[in-house]
Amino acid sequence: MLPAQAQLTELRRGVDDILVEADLQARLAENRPLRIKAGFDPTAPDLHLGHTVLINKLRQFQEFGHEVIFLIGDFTGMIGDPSGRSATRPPLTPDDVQRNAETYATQIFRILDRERTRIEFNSRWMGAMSAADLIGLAARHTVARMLERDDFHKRYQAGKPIAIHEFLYPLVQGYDSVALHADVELGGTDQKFNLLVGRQMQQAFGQPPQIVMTMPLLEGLDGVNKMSKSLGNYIGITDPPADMFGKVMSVSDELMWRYYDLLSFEPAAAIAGLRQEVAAGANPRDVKIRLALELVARFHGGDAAQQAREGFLRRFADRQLPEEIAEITVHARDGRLGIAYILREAQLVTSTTEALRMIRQGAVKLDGERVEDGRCEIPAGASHVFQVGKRRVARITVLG
RNA sequence: GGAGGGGUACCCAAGCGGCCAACGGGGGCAGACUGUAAAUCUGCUGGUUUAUACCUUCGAAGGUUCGAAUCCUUCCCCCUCCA
Repeated sequence: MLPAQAQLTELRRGVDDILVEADLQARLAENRPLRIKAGFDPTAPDLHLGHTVLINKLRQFQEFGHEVIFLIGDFTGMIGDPSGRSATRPPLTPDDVQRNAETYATQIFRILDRERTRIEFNSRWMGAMSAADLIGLAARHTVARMLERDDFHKRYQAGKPIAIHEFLYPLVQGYDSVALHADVELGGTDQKFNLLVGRQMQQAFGQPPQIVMTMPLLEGLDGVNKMSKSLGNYIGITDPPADMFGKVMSVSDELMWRYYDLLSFEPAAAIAGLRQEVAAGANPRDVKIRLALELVARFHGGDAAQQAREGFLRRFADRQLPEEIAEITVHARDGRLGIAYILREAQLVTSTTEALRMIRQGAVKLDGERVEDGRCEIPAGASHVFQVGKRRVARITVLG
């Protein structure tokens, strides 16, 4: 294994915080494979680039010979939702959890080394815990300390509800570290509190406390909120190449640099060079294309990345139609069909009202010609390319 | 258990008998512009084939009224303080 100091230098890159760094160095110096824990919510099996910030770091640990424990929080998932924000989310069934876990596995092994990864479920030990055991766990923490957690504190101050079971999640997560004898736990910066509870729990159970490593949260496409599926501002790692490319391109020029810092594998010096070029007048679009290429290639290969690039330029820089256009058929009434109906049937809009609105706004094109008249009708048998805005396109055939 | 405050469209938030399909902001969509699905500006943002119209919507169900998001009753949910 590499000397502890050399490992530490690399591991520090891109990290938000290490608690406690001296402990990590000492642990690395033991010169044995460490158990690196990272927990995942079983409800969201579609990983996005925000998750990969952390997964990339896990991979780095593996490259140094350590073991990654990919922990799926199925026990907590089966109880219900921890965030309080979407309290109505239905609890997952064991079947759901199993299916999600498999989806996770296929996704994370695009990045992680299968040989050095262990997938665990916390129901294995939590499911066996008695009510008395759970209360025993709860006795190791106080309400005041729970309220130190930022989101609890804010919600409490703001008069927003906090359900009691939400207090149990940090405890359960902390106990997971005990059950797994974790040496290091990774999480987002928003997880810092929970990760620290893990240290405390381990000490309460006579184990040396894990080292906590927090990774920055990646902002979503809006540049404001963190990337999350529920906000719809994410780039999924299974997104098709064209989508992934386009989404990267839709990021603001400013946010692009954040993505470079957290997602690119390019050396820090190279990124600094790009910044200088843009400051000197280079087109940020080209720098963004470079990032989009790197990321699409990572998940889909270099050829797909090049194709996505060409498709994007043709479509948005040259304003051409995409290479592949969805083929849709709709049925005429009385030998014809009004355009608003056609657009709705083809699901280019959600209602005829929206269709009329789009036409009024000049967003609808028929074979490249702007449609002015909302009443225009297409005879049965005809086939045309319809566009709504720049991104919705379909070749629609009207059947008799 | 007691007292008070509150539940409005995707989110936040006004409205408190008719001028309300409901101010404003965010988000989203569209148009213009452009070096990009960047930035900026403008418009739109329940539904019904385009409608000074009709239908559905302001926690739920009833009621008062010519007329209710707005008043009354009951119920459900949330918050605060006291115990």
